[in-house]
Amino acid sequence: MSTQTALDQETRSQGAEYADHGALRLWLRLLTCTNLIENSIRADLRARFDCTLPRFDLLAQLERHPEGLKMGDLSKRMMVTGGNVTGIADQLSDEGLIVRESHARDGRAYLVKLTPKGRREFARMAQEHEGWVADMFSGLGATELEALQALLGRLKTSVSAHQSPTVKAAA
Amino acid sequence: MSTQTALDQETRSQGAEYADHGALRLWLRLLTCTNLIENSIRADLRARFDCTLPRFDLLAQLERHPEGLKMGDLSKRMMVTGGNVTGIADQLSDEGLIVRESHARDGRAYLVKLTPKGRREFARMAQEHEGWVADMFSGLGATELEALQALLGRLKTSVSAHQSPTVKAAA
DNA sequence: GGCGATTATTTGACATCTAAAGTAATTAAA
DNA sequence: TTTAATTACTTTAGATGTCAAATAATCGCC
Repeated sequence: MSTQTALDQETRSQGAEYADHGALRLWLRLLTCTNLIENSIRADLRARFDCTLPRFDLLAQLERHPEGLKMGDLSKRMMVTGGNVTGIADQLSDEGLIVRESHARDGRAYLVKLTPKGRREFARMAQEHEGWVADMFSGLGATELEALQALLGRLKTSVSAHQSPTVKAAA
Repeated sequence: MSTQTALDQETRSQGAEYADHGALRLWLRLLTCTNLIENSIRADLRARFDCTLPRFDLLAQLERHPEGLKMGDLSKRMMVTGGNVTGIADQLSDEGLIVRESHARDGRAYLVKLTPKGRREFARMAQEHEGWVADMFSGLGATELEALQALLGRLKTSVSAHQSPTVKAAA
């Protein structure tokens, strides 16, 4: 995080014509917030647990689904490509944090699950992680949190509905 | 985008205890929105212009700053490490879209600028890009856009103020 | 002027990510 | 049934990203 400083999208786009439109300005601010939080969590995970964000994310998905998830499920939930999941799962598997069990009904798929060790390891990180997030959001009151949650819900709906033709065609 | 489908963070975390806290749930939703939009733009840029997102982002920064930016400025504004910027700038430079001019007052730094070709290339993409974004946000009204902009502004402030000790120490 | 500390950038090693092609198992339909 | 299409996953190649160390120029201070 050597270059991580306070100058960001907002600061940079004052008086710029290209960014001078509502949706675009909003998108840049959304991106700024996400990047700030993501980079902060990434640094904390590394410093405190020598763990990376995608690894933490994969473990978190499995923690929420003790029944196990297929590789494709992980890919959708983590919103990354399948090939990417393969690589990360390989590592976690080598380290004994997850296992790939053969799927009962489908010979093509696995069921990926946390091992006891994986569950312990994740639990150790999850609590602190939640604290970091709570801290970063602590400048907002309960009302604001709810309002933001609702608006982002509406945004999610809008985005899903208005995927561009190109993207829709690919799906 | 072979695995890009509609299942996301919200859908996935129903009834989960780990995600059952306000700030965390909000963070997951924020991340979902950003990922959806980012992946959509990435796919569109590739399909329409055979361009990647970081390259577009770098060009956009320069477009907003015709006076030129130092490598370190680009790093801060794009919120990625310096080494990363070096690589992307090398490519764009090879393709004649940007130039590195030696800095008048500081022998260590460059001033990176768009070439005429780079400016043309970016302009070609920027207009469509803004359309995609406007489309994705079109489900929200003007009032909602403003409310979201304001709340994200408050969030940005909160995050910047409450950076975790680990991250602060690194800065 | 000289010298240590800082700053700007690059480099190198490696992790993460995409896109596209490849493999293998399932499904469906003739 | 057997054949085509689909689905689940992996592999490959290459772009993007981090982090830490190296290089080189500037700054601050005596």
